[in-house]
Amino acid sequence: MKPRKSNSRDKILAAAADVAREAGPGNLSLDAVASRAGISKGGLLYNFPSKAKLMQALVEQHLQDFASALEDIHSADGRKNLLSAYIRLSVEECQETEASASWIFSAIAEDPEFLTPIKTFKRQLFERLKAKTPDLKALLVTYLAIEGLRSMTLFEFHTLEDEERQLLVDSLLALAGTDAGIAG
Amino acid sequence: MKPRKSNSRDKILAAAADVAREAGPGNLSLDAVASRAGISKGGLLYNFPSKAKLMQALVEQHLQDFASALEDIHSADGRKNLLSAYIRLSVEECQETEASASWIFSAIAEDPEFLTPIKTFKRQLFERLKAKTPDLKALLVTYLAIEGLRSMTLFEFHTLEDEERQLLVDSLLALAGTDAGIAG
DNA sequence: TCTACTGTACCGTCTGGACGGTATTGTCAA
DNA sequence: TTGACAATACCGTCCAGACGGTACAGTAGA
Repeated sequence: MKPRKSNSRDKILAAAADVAREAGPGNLSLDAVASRAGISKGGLLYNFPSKAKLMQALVEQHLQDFASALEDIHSADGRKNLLSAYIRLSVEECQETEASASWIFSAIAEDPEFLTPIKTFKRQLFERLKAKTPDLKALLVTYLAIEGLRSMTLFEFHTLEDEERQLLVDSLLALAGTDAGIAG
Repeated sequence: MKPRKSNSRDKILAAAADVAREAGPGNLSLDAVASRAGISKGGLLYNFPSKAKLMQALVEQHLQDFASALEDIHSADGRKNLLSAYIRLSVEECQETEASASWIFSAIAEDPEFLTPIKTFKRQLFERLKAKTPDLKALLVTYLAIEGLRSMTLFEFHTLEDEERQLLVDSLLALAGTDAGIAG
């Protein structure tokens, strides 16, 4: 049927992320993506009929990858503590230097509406976390702190030293791992 | 002498922020800014000789405003607890709906280097906080959580309910206001 | 041969910014 | 006082380049 069906698709998606990172989020042009993916512009537009579709696919793939990675970790964990799994996955993701999802900035520049799937995904995940986490205070603080870590990674604010970062993660996991609330 | 010295400058800066918010971060064109500011494109380029200079001024003004607001709050507070002042200012800033510094996305799309002044500002502020906060764990968690709150505001992820938000802020201020660490 | 896909040539639009012009105000010698 | 000149602040026009997207011809596998 389709000999290398979505092989091109994946190549293009990866190329788009690469271009966004290397050329800057504002310079994500279809020409650049096509050349980076090793195909022609015509071929690119055959797979993604418009730039908007490409961005959309970028967002959706990212969300799917994250969701399945979360399920993996959570299952490998005995489905015991979702918050803990979420924290560990997020921290891990933030440490992969080559990830740097700066293509998000391209998507926002193109049209902020591209964030909508991310918003609903986050909201659903947060609801799930609320249902599974006894201590709401601890959930709020840790969830926001993880969001902060993600933000600092995205913007490349390298404010924390390695030890500080480790101390932070330990604190968050401690907050997530017990029923203990915040002292005071 | 100079009847309305650089009144235009401020008008232009405000117009740029407005355009970025209303037309989307990727549609911040000089024409749009000029028309929004009520001057011509020639006049705009007289005040800011290039788009890059305009972006730079936007970043610098934002930083100056934040720094002076922080000093005000901290002083009004008896210069007692810098972290607490920082938290309250940040939360307040995140609640101003019209602020929505989405011009930052325009700056990033233009050139990620525009973030450099923000990076050094944040780093210096964090160093100051470290020097003044006895409990490093509490500092790390609260600082990151505030960063997360800022991020969610910027991206307009309205994940938290009002009560949850209030509970979060209370928890953070409690962590910042005492020498208590994290339970466990 | 047909179909799924690729490559190329091209078009219309938008944008930054260079440039020349102009009105107003300030400066200063005579 | 006045007239020559200069600086400031701004306007309107024009243009080269980049970009998204289309049209269409080509090609290789089934």
